[in-house]
Amino acid sequence: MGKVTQRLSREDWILAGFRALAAGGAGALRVEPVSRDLGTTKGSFYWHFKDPAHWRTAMLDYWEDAAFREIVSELQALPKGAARLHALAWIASTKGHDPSHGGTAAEPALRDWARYAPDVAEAVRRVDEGRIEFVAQCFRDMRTDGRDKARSARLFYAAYLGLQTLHGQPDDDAAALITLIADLSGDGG
Amino acid sequence: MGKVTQRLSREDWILAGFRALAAGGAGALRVEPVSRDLGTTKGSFYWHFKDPAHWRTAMLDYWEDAAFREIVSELQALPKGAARLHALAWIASTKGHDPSHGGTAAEPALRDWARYAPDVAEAVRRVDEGRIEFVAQCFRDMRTDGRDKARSARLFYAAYLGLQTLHGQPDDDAAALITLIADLSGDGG
DNA sequence: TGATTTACATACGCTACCGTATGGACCATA
DNA sequence: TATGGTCCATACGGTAGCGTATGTAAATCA
Repeated sequence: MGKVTQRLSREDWILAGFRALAAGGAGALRVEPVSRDLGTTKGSFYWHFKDPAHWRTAMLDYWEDAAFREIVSELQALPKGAARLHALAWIASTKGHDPSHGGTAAEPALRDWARYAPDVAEAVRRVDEGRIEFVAQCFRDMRTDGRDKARSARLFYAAYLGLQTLHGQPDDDAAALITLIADLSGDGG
Repeated sequence: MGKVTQRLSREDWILAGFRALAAGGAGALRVEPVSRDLGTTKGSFYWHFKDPAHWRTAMLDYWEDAAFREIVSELQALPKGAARLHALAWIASTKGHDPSHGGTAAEPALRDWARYAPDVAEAVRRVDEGRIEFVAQCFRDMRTDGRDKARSARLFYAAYLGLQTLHGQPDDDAAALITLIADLSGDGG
């Protein structure tokens, strides 16, 4: 899996950071343990980064760029409206359980990290805002009337986040979200 | 506020633990820093607890007992069904922002802690299960038909958790949850 | 092939925290 | 007023991680 070369890139360190974050939380973002995990020493770390703070900032930039694009870009190939929301429901319910990519698997840990680090909180807030706006656009594209689309989007996204932390059966969660889409898009006052 | 006596109780240490948990996450559950926070030394700690592990176990027991009772006991004074759910929506949307009691404010941090500690995960799972069952009972008491009550309860609780992590305006969140109650309790398939 | 540059290894002093050992202040009871 | 128990302070050795300084192999270029 991955590299054969012994030399590490800056991105290798960032991805290793996400693995540590997912495995042990924000407290696991330490130089020497991650060095050992990468089979190297902190000499490598301090070559690529000035200090742990710059490392975390790089991780944050990386995540903020990926967290939004990664999900939304897949959906923009689909027709507007309900189809995208249905696809999102499936992605949401499966990706939370997928440990393949660091950034996605580490998202819950990153949310917790945000509680103690203001800059992390800002990044998370921007990503959430972007995603909610995307969902709101989906609801608007469905052209049903009588319900506040912004609030529906927010509620749908909250349910997505909540099901993610409950981490139950992916199929059940997706089905529940799809039911919710129907409820929220129906005109009801 | 609180004690005047210099002598600390076991519970004082547990509550201080929740404050540290809320302020700095699971990584902040260290003996000496919390000692300084309490204005004492670790000599006190090692008198009340054998080691940090026993401390954390005590915190966990304390939380598991309080996290369920604290919320549910308030609601059981109300009439069954929708009234309890409406009250829960308000409690949910306000208590997440209330830093008064350690246990409640530390819940997000405790959820993150659960991701790395299996025993914590078990306690959180039991609490969630109990709360969801309580919500399901509320839905059943409403005696509307045509919707899987267990799934509705789970979805409602997920939305509650999600809105908690989004931490927006309490009034808006409560209103959204109440709308959701109406949707989920209506017969629709 | 020699001279830089790149990317890392190693060694060092420093600090924070752990866990234990031990002493002592305070309070009760007799 | 001594005597035992309760609760805490302090001192100690040990470990883990930080950040810097410096050595060094491998790649790159002249």
